[in-house]
Amino acid sequence: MATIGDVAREAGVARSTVSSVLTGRKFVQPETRARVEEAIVKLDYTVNMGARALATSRSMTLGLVVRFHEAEFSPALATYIVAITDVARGLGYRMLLLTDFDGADAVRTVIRTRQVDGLVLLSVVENDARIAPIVEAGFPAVLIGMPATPSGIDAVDLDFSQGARVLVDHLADAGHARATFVTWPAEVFGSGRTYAEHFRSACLEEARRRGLDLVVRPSPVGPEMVRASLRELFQSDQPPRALIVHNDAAVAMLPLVLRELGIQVPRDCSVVSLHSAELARQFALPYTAVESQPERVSALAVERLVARLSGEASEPTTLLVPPVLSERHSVAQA
Amino acid sequence: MATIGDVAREAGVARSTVSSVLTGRKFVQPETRARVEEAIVKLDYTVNMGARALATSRSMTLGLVVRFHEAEFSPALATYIVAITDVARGLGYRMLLLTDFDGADAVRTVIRTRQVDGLVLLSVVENDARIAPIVEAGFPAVLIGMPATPSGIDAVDLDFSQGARVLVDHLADAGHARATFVTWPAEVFGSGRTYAEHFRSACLEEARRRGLDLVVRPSPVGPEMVRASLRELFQSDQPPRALIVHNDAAVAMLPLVLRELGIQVPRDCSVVSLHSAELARQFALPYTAVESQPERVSALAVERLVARLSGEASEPTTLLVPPVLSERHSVAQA
DNA sequence: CTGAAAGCGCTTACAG
DNA sequence: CTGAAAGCGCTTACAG
Repeated sequence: MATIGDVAREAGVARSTVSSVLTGRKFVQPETRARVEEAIVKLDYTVNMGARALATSRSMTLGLVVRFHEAEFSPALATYIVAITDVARGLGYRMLLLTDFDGADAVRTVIRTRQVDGLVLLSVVENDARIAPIVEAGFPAVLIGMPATPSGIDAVDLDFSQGARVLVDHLADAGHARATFVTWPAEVFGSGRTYAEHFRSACLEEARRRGLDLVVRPSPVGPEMVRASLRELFQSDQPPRALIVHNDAAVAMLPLVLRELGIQVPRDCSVVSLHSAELARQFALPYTAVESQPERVSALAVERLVARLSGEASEPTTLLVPPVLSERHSVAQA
Repeated sequence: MATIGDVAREAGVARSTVSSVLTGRKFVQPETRARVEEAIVKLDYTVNMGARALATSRSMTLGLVVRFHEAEFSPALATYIVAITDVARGLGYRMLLLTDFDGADAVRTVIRTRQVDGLVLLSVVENDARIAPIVEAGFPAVLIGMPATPSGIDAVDLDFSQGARVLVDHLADAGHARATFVTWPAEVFGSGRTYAEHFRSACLEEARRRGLDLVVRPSPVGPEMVRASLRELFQSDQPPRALIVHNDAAVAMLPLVLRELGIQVPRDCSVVSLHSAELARQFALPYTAVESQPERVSALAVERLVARLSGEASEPTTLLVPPVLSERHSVAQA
């Protein structure tokens, strides 16, 4: 491997001159620069990032802390991981993957060893143990997902509250006066997933405001149970004429249950939902919906973190990605 | 951040002595070592990996090259990514994530810049463009998934051929004389996914050997189309009494189609399948099956790569993970 | 067994 | 505008 010294010799200049054209932080005579660039090409030289990191004490590497709990298997995870890595590369950063094997300790260690310039935390939950060591160390970081209380760290998430309002309004605008709200089971609310709570409260409040009579119906997540739950819902005396769904398992099962029961959307029942974009794709979900925006969320998060690393100071905030309603004509006039 | 010099001063020894206790490559008097370790704890010292990498020219970092094509969205991807990272950490390696943004060039660049000691390629397909630059450079690497022809690089994959035999035998042993083989659509066979081909040919051959009459039925992968295809299959004059499925979309839809049609497993029809472990979990699939083993495959791959990095020379080979049959009593005696 | 010195490949003041 | 020197934090022969 050619070093900066080889290039300098080849071009007949000092190593510092080569460094100047490499970093672009100093003006170099066009002619000298040309000679250097020629030498670089000739020797197939590429800068040794590790050496540069040592000299500058900036690794140009970001750490991505991934949680992976069997229980909450998420097919969306890979989408975020890849999107984050792509955006980071575009901004000149590499991504080091950190699995949350030993929780807060993993974060603490990576901060102390200075292997990365900043941290991206994926799948943040309420009272996330990974947050404390970051705050203590004052280390640059960004959260994807919202902690329960402002943590003093930038966070990025889909605007679930606004998403709820958009869906409620969509039904109300079509003249619906009552609807069933299929939400997550109690376990999910209890497990610190703040999006569940954000969506639910905004949903209920907006429904009240719009005079929409909302029946809340938590639905389990196992395939069999969710099917049974949905069947029961539609086979009751008063089957719903409109549905707001915020429960990936339920919305994935919905098309099949409705077909089993011969219920047509939107003729017999209107449906709106908020769910993950991956799910929508995997199941070709035919409902008007607000979908997660993994690429958008990832881009915003990484850009924010990099801005901080570049010294752009500002109050830590939570950036909410505005919901986009994908119209699929699953709502009829009441 | 404390440096090795700080530790040396604190312990009253030379920096090289500290280095010796750090690397463990030299014997140090127990008493001296104790002093050094004390100083390390006191100063909360951790080695700067970048500096060590520069001095040793080993980064102790592996690159993970992930392909991510919208079309072949795979919920299993994250499982592999996390498993690989965990195993690598256990062996003392960090993981740098490399998205396959610009294909072969990305691989070429990372090799030239020496950011990583070795490469793990995920989702390898037939004639994978990422392989050539690795072979050219003679760079240490391991493939997950099998290329069409031996590439001269270690590869690890589930033994799809053996999996096929296990499933065929399971049906044949139960006395079945004929079965329908639900396989992938032509697009998948055409797209270089060698596992499809390996499974199919082994399946056909073993069926011939066992005298099992096999009807091959490719099934599309979109939810609506796969449902229609399966319904059609079971509503024909001669509905199958036994099914071998190798098509994730089809096996995911199967429980619902069978329920719609009132067909009971195994009473009316026996079912065996080979599918991804994530799918089985997500849908709680109730069929006797061979499932992918992402953790096992990942561990084998990383261990193999690290062994090579440690200088263990041997012929590059393809390691096949033996299939495990999960018995779920979905096969009846014919 | 321990320590002084050189070197890994870069960047960055600082002179010239 | 260019170059010589020092330094980033380690490791590794090499003397002692």
